[in-house]
Amino acid sequence: MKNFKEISADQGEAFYTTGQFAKLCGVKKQTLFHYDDIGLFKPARVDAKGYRYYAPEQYQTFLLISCLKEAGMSLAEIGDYLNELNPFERQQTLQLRLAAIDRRISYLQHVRRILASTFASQGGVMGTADKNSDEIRLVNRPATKLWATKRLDQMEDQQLIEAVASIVRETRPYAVCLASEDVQNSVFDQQQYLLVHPSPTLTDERAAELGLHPFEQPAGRYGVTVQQSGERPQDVYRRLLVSMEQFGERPGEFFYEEYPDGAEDVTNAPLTVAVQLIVIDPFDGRIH
Amino acid sequence: MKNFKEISADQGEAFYTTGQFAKLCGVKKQTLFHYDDIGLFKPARVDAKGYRYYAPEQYQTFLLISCLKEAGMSLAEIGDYLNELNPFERQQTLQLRLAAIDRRISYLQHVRRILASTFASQGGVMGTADKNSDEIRLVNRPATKLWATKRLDQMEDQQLIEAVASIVRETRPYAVCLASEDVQNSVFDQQQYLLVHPSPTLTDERAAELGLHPFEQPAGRYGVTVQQSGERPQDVYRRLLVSMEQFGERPGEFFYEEYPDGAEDVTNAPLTVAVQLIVIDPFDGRIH
DNA sequence: GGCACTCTGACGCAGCGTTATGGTTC
DNA sequence: CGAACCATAACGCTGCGTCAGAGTGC
Repeated sequence: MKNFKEISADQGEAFYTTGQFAKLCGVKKQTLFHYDDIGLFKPARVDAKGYRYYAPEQYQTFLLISCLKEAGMSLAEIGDYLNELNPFERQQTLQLRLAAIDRRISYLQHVRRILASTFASQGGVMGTADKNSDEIRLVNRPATKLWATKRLDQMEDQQLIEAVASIVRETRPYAVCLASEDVQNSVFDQQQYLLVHPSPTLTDERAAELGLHPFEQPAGRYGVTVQQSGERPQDVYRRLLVSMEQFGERPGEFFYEEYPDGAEDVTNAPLTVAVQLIVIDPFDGRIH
Repeated sequence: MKNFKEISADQGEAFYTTGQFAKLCGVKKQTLFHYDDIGLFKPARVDAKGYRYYAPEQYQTFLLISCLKEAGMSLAEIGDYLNELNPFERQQTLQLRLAAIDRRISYLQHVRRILASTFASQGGVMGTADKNSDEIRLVNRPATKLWATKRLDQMEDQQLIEAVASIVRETRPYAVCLASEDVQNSVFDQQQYLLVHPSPTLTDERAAELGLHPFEQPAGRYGVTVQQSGERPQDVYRRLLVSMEQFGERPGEFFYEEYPDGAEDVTNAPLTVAVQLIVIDPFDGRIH
């Protein structure tokens, strides 16, 4: 840990030179020069010859600055934040920035899915998780209000492109759904609707403009399964179908290929298929 | 949906003008001009007067370009990728970029935690999830190999700053741990070690330089609970302690304040506390 | 004829990185 | 005395944004 020499100053305090402090912060000296030049972040002391000296506590400030920068603030805005005395204003800025970083993460996850599907469509095989999870999971889900596009198979090429583009711009796809009938007939590529989550920016009016109509994913018990390594998409569906048959369950109207947003393991975004399960009671034939 | 007029060309195909295509892609015209100038992305046709016309299928290419840009590639690198004929090279580039985007997401989640703790330390209250999860969850965990810093309470201020800084630079903190004894005595701020996950860049040698030593989080049953909205950190610990008492469980050596990396709900990163549970059998007094 | 569109060309901007040149410390 | 620091000044770079000025499409 003897990377940094200490320089004793008048009060016995230790200081870092520009190079040492830059190393501590993991940036180049020029960054510190620049921040000094624009008055954003100045060294604790400057000696007669112009040498800069940074105090250890200044690390916290620098860390905050670089975090705010990552959160999308310009250096000027960060300066304003640091000079802001009103604690309420500060809190509000932080909250806005937390929201911004969340949007950014969510957007990058979306971008990741697009790249992953490009990768897969070129024959790439993802190293999937395989966390002993080749079984289906049973999940109770509440009814979920979504928006659906028009039927994908009834759209012209150009219409499809414009619909997808507007969704990519203004919201994020959540899932595509396939008719249970198709899936049971081993047709796994007949996507019917593209589903998107409601969002504040997606007003009823805007949805109408985009040709979206309300869609409710019904409440109930769902079977969910995740693509395993080496598994083709159709295998995932077949596995789900087999499990359902074993347990005497019938699918609801649709199968959903979902894009989980908060993937537990960021390095993997395998195909996830969910389907509502309708159990037929073997005694009285009633549906649960 | 009548945002875009169609222009019929010789073969009856529809084309977009620069402005229309820019709107479709959610960017400014200048971006398309720029990409044309540098030869990255050219319109399908250019008429005699220099007017650009883009074909609908070009949307896919533009989408790929903007995704690769978000994944951290320069426009020149993206150009090289698009001109690459070797499919193996292309796949490799995509895989590298997927890894890069994963690192980026992980880093942003890390930045988010820092900003959230700044927010909290200034008295901010996060809107937490409250998914009926005020109970403790019981989780079986395997033994996990980690690295630990020296004891935080035995470090000088400056040493502490340098240790934290090096972890922020080179790896990511995973958790801090508190002695069970302290927690049981209602001392909730006596953090003992900072724990980090192993990573490829963190060799034994580098760990030694950073003053890290191996730490094994033992296998066993853990109680995990998540901060609720309006709850102070000490309340989270107290809630966990109460639950444990009710079930006759004793804590292991440490309580862990964990930073979950793949938060299910990105908008919330509440405090998560985990502790190994050691159950004393009421009949024979043995420990499970 | 008006209005919204298109083009090219030139310069501006943030946030540093780079290079050049020269002084300082150990 | 040399290596390894420190400084300032000036220009370069990416990925566009922003005019200005002039030509089209309907």
